[in-house]
Amino acid sequence: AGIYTYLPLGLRVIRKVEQIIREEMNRAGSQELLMPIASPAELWRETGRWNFYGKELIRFKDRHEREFCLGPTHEEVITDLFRREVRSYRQMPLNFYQIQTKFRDEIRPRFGLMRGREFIMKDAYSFDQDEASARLSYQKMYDAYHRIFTRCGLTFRAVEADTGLIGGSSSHEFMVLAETGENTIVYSDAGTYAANVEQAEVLPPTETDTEALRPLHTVQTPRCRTVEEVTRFLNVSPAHLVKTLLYSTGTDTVAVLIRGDHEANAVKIQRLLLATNLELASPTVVEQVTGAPVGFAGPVGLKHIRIIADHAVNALRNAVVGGNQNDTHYVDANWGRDFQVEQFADLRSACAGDPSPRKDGGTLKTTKGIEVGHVFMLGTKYSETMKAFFLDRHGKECLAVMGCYGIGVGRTAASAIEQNHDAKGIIWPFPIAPFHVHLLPLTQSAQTTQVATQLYNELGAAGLEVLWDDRDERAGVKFNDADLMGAPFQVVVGDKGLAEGVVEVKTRKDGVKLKLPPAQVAAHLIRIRAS
RNA sequence: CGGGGCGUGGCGCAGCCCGGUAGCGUACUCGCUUGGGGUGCGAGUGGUCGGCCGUUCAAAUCGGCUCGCCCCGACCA
Repeated sequence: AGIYTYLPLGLRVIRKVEQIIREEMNRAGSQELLMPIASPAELWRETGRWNFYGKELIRFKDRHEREFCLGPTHEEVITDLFRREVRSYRQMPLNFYQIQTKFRDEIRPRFGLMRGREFIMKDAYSFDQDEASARLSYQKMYDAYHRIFTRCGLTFRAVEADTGLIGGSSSHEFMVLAETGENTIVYSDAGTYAANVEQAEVLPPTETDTEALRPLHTVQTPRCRTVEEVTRFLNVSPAHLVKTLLYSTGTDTVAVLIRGDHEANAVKIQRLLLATNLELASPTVVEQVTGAPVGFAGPVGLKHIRIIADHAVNALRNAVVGGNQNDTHYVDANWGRDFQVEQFADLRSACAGDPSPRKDGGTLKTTKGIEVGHVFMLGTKYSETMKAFFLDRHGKECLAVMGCYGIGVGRTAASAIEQNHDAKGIIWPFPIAPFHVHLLPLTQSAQTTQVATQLYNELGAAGLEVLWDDRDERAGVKFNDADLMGAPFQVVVGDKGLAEGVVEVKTRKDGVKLKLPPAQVAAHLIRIRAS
């Protein structure tokens, strides 16, 4: 699963995406190089990622039992290169990129090229003297990415994102907007703010409940485990329930309180706890900690465990919480009185309807996206652990300030199909189409063969890539296959048309057909291409 | 890893429950036919039923083990 052979047409598309990336990276001042795929463990141990990267890192040993991995990304390798080769600020800023097969042993590969275990990636790395210069390098890449995805014919959006396993201070993801996307994006309907939902900041509520506190009491809630079951049974709104989620960090168990209608955000929780690992506690642990089966955990009387809560819980009065006893909940629970909270923080995911965190007066909306590119401000995370120094103009040793920038090449191609297709097949954007023109002689007659040959040569000479369907198939078969493969133009050469001295030029996107004398086809297509 | 499903000509599937030596569609080959949106008719080629072990006179079918693939989940208590 997640390992594929690229067939001829698909490979042509991949190569075109790569070429666009090369042109724009070169234009932005980045230089192409090629690093090894096999990478020695010692480099990864220096940064700690030999352990931190976990099972996604494919590891192996050579005949001498030395450990290696197949590169999932190349910060370690490029930083090693930098520290060996670069001594002076006069050699900076530097930016290198490569286009190479990457290996990540994904927990679940899916959707073909969208999430493979082996995939082609463009990765780039910048080295600057200081933060200000690094921000310029970052901006150059950000702008280059806009040009790349625009040229690939994609509708996309750059959003603020989490830095995950790569790390660093800030990052943007380039998201192709598509319903089938695995990521949820939130954006302000008033300003320019947009972010991945796992990153999007949520403002604390501005108003607090003013209800008078009622006395705490318990209620029986037989077989009501989920928020939906409990709130329906008690006839209260999910916004009046506080769910208690128990997380294991590997060393510790922590209770996280989230309002019933909100979603906990593991990335934010992990960040707050400074944990390297975070997963929901197993049912066994839940029973040990709460004394009740899963579904009845609550903060009241919960001992020997850290309790943190989302801001929204702070504003609640008289809430419903789990009873730490089978089939039991508390109603009218209040923090400070009935249970203590160590810290209130932003721990939930943003959702549609939340106010924009930029205070631009807007409200957040959500949409789905496919992550095709990601740019990171790394700061000195790697130069520090790997001692990548240079001498500045005062002769002082300084750490390089880094950035890194990735594009999923196959995923970009797949996204283009996602956004450009109809019931009959693919409609390739011209710049990445495997062929520009699909040439369809409808018969094997001497006349059509002669005109097709002439067109094939002329169009080729005009710089157009032509796929000639020379099969002895019926017209319908050729038409359907041409629509499926999705070249932007089809040129149909048939005996009927030739009797009138014309061939037919069809635009795949809108289905418009135009009759032209063969001699005018090349000029016509060149004109359309220019526009 | 948890849950579910599936491995049968190249591809898509039926047969399995109820054991008797493999079938349909498509693709492919040949002949005729047709010839501007997946022609029609006819004749053919091709499968040790994922693998191993077992039960049985007899296994695609029953039992055990194993390998692989697909889907959902792994973050809502």
